[in-house]
Amino acid sequence: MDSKEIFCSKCGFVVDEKTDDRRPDRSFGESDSNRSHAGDKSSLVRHDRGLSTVIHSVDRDSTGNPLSSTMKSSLVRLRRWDSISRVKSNDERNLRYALGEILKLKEKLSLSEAISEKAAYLYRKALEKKLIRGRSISALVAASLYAACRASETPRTINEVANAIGVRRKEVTACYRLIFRELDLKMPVVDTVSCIAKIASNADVSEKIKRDAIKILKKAERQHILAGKHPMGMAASALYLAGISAGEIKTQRDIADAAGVTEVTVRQRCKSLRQIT
DNA sequence: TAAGATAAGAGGGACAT
DNA sequence: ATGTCAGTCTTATCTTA
Repeated sequence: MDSKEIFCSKCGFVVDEKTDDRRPDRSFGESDSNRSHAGDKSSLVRHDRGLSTVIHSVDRDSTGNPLSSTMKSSLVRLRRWDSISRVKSNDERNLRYALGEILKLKEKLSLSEAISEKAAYLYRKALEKKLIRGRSISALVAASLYAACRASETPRTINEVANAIGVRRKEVTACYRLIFRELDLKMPVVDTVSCIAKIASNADVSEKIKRDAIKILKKAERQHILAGKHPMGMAASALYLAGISAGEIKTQRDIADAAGVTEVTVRQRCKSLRQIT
């Protein structure tokens, strides 16, 4: 379990990411042979990957002298072309909007930079494959972001993502399945242990119970009763049962709410878990 | 009041037609 | 393409302790 973020174990707020940019900065001065890192890191979240050239509007040349009138008029032409070509196709307009949405969601869900980059990458691929046709941008954004979370083993539910962007869950799941299939995504199996961590932080459960719950899940895994079940539901039930045997009672309601599933689901999973303990 | 039981319904995968 | 089937999860309601 190596999620790329450092977060508060109580509330899940992302404090920092483990992605430092430690490459040397611009180094023209001493040795011209090493120009490896001039300029900003190129980012997938910028629609032009942050590689655009800006034609400044001050009419001076690089040494600060005023320009001749012929140079001025050709600059005006250049600027016009530049502004026209910057956002030219529909796809780029689409991308610009989508990437903005990704950044908004990243803030709302306190996700790491690495994840928004991944989501942006997925969205680009989806766009290339013409998968947006007939679907809303928002739904595809949500799906990309959710996929990025899954890929990074950062537990966020489809519901959370869908609510944050205001799209019906149904559409997000449909888009997620679509990009999953079309882009040949490989997802790591959902780690029930990290589900435990998330629920525990939501429901304020002690360390001991967390450990007990993990033991229960390991046992269940060996007996293959986890397959096909909602991982959050399984984790919630394990936590609930662990709480009971340790005397620290949490109600089904509390646990179910913390896990984002219903009490009934918790009860169903409890039935199968009780059979193996 | 919490926990358990039960029923109806939604949404999607597998498989056949 | 469309329909059916088994299985899962949700919502709602009722009963039990």
